[in-house]
Amino acid sequence: MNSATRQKIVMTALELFYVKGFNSTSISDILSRSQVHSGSLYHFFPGKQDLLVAVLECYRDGIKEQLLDLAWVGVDDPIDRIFALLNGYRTGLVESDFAWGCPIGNLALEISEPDPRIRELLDVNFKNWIAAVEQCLDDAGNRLPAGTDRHALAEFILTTMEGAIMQARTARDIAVFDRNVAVLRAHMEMLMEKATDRATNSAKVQP
Amino acid sequence: MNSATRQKIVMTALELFYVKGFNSTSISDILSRSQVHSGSLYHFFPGKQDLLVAVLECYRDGIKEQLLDLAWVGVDDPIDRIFALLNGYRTGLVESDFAWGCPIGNLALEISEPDPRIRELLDVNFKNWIAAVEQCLDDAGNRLPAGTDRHALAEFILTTMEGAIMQARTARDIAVFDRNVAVLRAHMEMLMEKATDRATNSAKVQP
DNA sequence: AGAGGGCTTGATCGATCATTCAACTTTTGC
DNA sequence: GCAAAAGTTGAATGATCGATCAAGCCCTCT
Repeated sequence: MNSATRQKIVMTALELFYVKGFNSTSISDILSRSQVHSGSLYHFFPGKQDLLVAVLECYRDGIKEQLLDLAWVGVDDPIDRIFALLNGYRTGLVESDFAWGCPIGNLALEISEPDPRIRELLDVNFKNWIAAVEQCLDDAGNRLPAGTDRHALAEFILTTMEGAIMQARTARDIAVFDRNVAVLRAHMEMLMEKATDRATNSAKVQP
Repeated sequence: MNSATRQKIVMTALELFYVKGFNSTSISDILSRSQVHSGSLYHFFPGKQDLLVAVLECYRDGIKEQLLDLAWVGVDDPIDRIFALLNGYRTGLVESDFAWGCPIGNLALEISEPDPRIRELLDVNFKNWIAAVEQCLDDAGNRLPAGTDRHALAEFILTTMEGAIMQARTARDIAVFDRNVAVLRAHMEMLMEKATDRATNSAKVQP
């Protein structure tokens, strides 16, 4: 079922969808790049949409090992982890000369009338990313104010990442990305400052 | 030069690119919808890319009257204007059942190897939007802390809008959009609180 | 050894794509 | 009022798209 050929097709499609987009990638692009013949591709996948499904499942299943673990080597502090994750996308932008952004974000905006499976897989990928960041925020414990909506904040961090990538790619200027992250950092620091203020105040009241 | 036919073609292309995307919109889509024949289209535009250029010029030239002025009727407060603008996109999402997002953002992520003219027009459209928000932030004067980087903050507001739209569309849930805007609003309020704190403190020092 | 199923080969299909063009009609300039 | 220019018509082009399929290969099981 999971032959080497199938893997090769999925990985090639993943690459091409990432760089060129789904609609701009033709089946023959995938065939020539992966050295596979059309019959083999259609033996494993009924159509192009099903290939996209497999690619999105690949992202879904690889988020921890291929994304989070790589970004978090040597980074233990939960807040640092969030910015390390963002920095991973920054590196991708710079090293690819703005060809790479966020594969899920690109597809999310490109697919206008998605197959339900595809929309749900895009959604699951986003939600897993958000859950990972939300875990960092939970791990930050009382460094954030008590009533903080950590789920909303995690969504907001994804928003910042996606929007910052979009603008940096369009402007072809990494400084745009950096300025966006700087504002997010300022936001996080204001929250943490607020948390310590509260703690200090309640400590004063106690004695 | 600017015949009614040309206008009709551009407006139809604008609509279809918005809803279906650039690559997924065929020339024959545009022809049938606009009741124009291919020869007329190619009389005005050398190719599909040039039609996209005309569409982006249309957005660029209409941002004030078609976007800002409409969102800002009866809204004078500069901070309120920012959220009124965001609310305009929210309305579009809801009324179209998530078909409409931000036309520039969609194209920015879809076009991977853009014609330089197109990349620059996408950039100009973003920069005009940012400039309008930055003007609001300038108008807010000392309600924001003295050292605030208002350009970076304006970019960040665009980032929030684009990211929030992307997530809300994917989740098909307007609550995602609202939560993102709520976090942005919290950020703005923390800034404004900071500004009044500073003012109070320096007043105290003054005697 | 032989049968059967998973997998590969590659020519081929019809549909659709962006684009072209020659003939035609309307508008403009003088 | 007439010639040139501007605009329109719509059939046709070649390229490329996603998808098909009959034929054959290769491995496994008996």
